[in-house]
Amino acid sequence: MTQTADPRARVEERARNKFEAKRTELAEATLHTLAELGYARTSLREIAQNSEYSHGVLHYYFTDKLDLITHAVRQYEAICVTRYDEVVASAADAEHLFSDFADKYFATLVADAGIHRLWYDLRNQALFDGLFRSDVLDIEARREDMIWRVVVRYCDLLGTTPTMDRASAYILLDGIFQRALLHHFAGNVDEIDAARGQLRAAFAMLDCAASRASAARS
Amino acid sequence: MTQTADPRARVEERARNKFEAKRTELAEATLHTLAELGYARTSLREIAQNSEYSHGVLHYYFTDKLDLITHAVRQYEAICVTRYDEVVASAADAEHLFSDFADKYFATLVADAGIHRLWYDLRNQALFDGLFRSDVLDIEARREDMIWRVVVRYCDLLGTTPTMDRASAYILLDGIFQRALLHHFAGNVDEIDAARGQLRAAFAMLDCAASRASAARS
DNA sequence: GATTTTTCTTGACGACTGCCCAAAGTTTGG
DNA sequence: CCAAACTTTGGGCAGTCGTCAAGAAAAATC
Repeated sequence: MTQTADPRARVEERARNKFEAKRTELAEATLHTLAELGYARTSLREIAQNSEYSHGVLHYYFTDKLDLITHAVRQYEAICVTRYDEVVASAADAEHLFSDFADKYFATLVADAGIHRLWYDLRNQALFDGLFRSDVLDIEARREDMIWRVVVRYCDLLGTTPTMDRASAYILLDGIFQRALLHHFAGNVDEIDAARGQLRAAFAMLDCAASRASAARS
Repeated sequence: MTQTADPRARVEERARNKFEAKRTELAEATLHTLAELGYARTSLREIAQNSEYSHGVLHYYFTDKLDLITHAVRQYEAICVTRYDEVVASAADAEHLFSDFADKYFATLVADAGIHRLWYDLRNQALFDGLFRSDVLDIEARREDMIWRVVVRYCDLLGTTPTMDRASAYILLDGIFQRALLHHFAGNVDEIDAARGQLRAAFAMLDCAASRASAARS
């Protein structure tokens, strides 16, 4: 199937794959560095130190610092926009969906705190740069989709439909996350507990009209 | 009243006032530069170029770059946490409060776009630095208060009480603003229109339980 | 196993950074 | 009007930055 008759072409493709593999490896180190230091303080030499190569190699695989970081950002996209898909797929009822979602939500808040602050940092850079802007808007839309899948499934299991629009739902759930992340780095554990309550309240608000209707019925 | 008998003390105070005045002047230039370039690309020489002095003067009035930026951030606080107070004070009924609020909201989105992205940039730096963290958390709390005054007054004029907690209300309204700001810089005018709808929906959600109750009553 | 090609290291470059300081300019007090 | 104090300038310092290129090392090819 994937086999090519021309051996020249096979060699070329293998070389290209190897090249691509090295690029992703270096992009991985870039993400690691960005998550640690933030965009403002991330230098190529620092990135190289987080890999097993010297700083010169970065210009062998990438034309630019911008090229490198753009590649890293695109790579980040893959891991960040499917985080809750399994939770959505395996939830039996609304209450379990919520609790599974909340568990994952606060687990990744702590476990992947570095990469999350990187995302918010990059999204913020888009306010100034215009370089990543289209990438950021694209990722933002995919994140919104991801959250929307959770919301729709949640309301589905409740037998209702969401009254909040996609954007507002994402803004609220992501905003709670962003604030909790700040308090996480500030060492404010009680504020993270507060975020649990906010998340619970947010889910109660998703089908606000439905509870209104059921209240009217009773 | 404010007059002092000792002329020595008067001279000293006048000198101190002059010194303070120059500090705020330079902090003003700093804010301007930060709003233009973002935290990552703001240098002391660039700040000085936005003032009418040379770069050396900055070290005469401030011990550090950190000292300067901290002072600028604190100065920003004053203008950012009272923006809607007049709207709250002068609103006759809930509908006017909302429309006045929305007008100011979208007006400052465009007019003060630079300073707003600066705020988000600084808040984000707090995820990495720890230097501004306490300042950022303080300003964030004051902004939450500002929004909460609007929310409470709005519900007050409706004869209800808010069901959303302070934090969630701020997160939602500020999140809508932040996203609209991004789309503003991206030149996406239709998305800003969408934000108007989101803001309207958010206000409808503030006293969700109240409308639930009124629905039950009918 | 030799040669060509690919991969990686190392050091240099010009530009920029925060910070410091001597000297010049300006204002103030006597 | 002079001297002292305050203010401002602009260049220098040590360091870091992105970028580049020459050459060593490794791998692939024949």
